[in-house]
Amino acid sequence: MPESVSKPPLAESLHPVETGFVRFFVHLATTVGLPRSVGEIFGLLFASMAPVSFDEVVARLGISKGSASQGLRLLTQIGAVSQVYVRGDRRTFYLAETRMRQLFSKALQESLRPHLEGNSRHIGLLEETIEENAAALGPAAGHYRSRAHSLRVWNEKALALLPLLDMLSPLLAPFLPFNLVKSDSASEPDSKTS
Amino acid sequence: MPESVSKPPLAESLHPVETGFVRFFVHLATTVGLPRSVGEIFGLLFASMAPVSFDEVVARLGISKGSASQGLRLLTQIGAVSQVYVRGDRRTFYLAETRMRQLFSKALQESLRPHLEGNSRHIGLLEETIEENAAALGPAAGHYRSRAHSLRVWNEKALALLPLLDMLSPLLAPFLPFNLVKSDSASEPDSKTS
DNA sequence: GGTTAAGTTCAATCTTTTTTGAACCATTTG
DNA sequence: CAAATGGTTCAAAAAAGATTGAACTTAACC
Repeated sequence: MPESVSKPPLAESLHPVETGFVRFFVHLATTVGLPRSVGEIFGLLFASMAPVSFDEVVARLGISKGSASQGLRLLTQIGAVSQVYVRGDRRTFYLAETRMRQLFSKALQESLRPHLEGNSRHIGLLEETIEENAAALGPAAGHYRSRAHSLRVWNEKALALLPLLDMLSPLLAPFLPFNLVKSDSASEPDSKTS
Repeated sequence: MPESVSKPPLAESLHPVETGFVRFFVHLATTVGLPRSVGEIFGLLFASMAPVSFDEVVARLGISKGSASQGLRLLTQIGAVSQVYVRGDRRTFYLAETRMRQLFSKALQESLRPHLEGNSRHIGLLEETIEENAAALGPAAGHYRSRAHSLRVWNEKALALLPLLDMLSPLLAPFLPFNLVKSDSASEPDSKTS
């Protein structure tokens, strides 16, 4: 077998500088409520000059294939990394998204908005409950209405603010509010490059 | 013993309407990465017309004194509730902060800023590591420098943005980014009312 | 001062989330 | 087609986080 397809050097462990990047993103990930492994992976990709293959992620970070697979999927879903297909190599390579405004903007749309919409339904139910019990509640009904109403107002302001935030995203960058991506809905899971 | 000090009615369980509020805040709390019990407590207080005592929180929600104590402390620290001292009653009462801009603003200052400052130190270390290894790194050094630099830039923009966000807070209201309050630093732990 | 009530602390327990690893599926290669 | 490679899935193990409850502290009351 001619050793034609040059497997990259595949250093078995991390350079101190890489470790530094990984550390940074692990810290960020955990403060943001994401699994540590996701931070590790993103750190490695972010530090890397060239796209990194699945098996390299596993080997360099010393994490299981399972973690790597799930972590890379999550990062891909939220648009933090993209897949790069390299001609002549069967493996998939991954590349960190470094234009953070895109990252941020996508997170905003796909994570925040659904939450806020969820809230809105929630508040609707609450308001119904109040009305159902309004008679029995007597004067308290007014109080409850007003509290529920203020929830609604906040929520709607936040919702209205989303597009604005989106414009500001270049500034708000490198941290994302809360646990992203609970839901799903298929989107195009690919982006190609040679 | 004369039943002089009128313990409030102390309904043992929650009215459906209260349950609705509690549900809402439990949902919010968990999506934001806060313990469920904290959501329950805040929901109860938010729904209540009058300040609520510690033991009432315990009894109405059916949680342990430990949880109630810790939850109320957290909520107090982040400024989401304030303590109310009622003359003639030995117990401490708690009142939900309903002016959300204050809540938000405080969270911003006390939770976000420390994180960002932590990041900044972190990036400093990273940059040092890069310089220490610059020679050995050769041309890669430039690449690492530039990646680290972009981290720094994002972080500084975010930091610079804090005051601005603070002004916008009336809009950004009812959700707080990430796990609040890891650190401490004594602040005035009281606010009084009769 | 002694008793009681209010509230806090913290180790042990319960719950939830992450990670692992082995079994599996899908492609490619010879 | 069989063997090998790349990668995913998912049940079980491990780790992290939340909750409880009992012991403890502090202050009030008589």
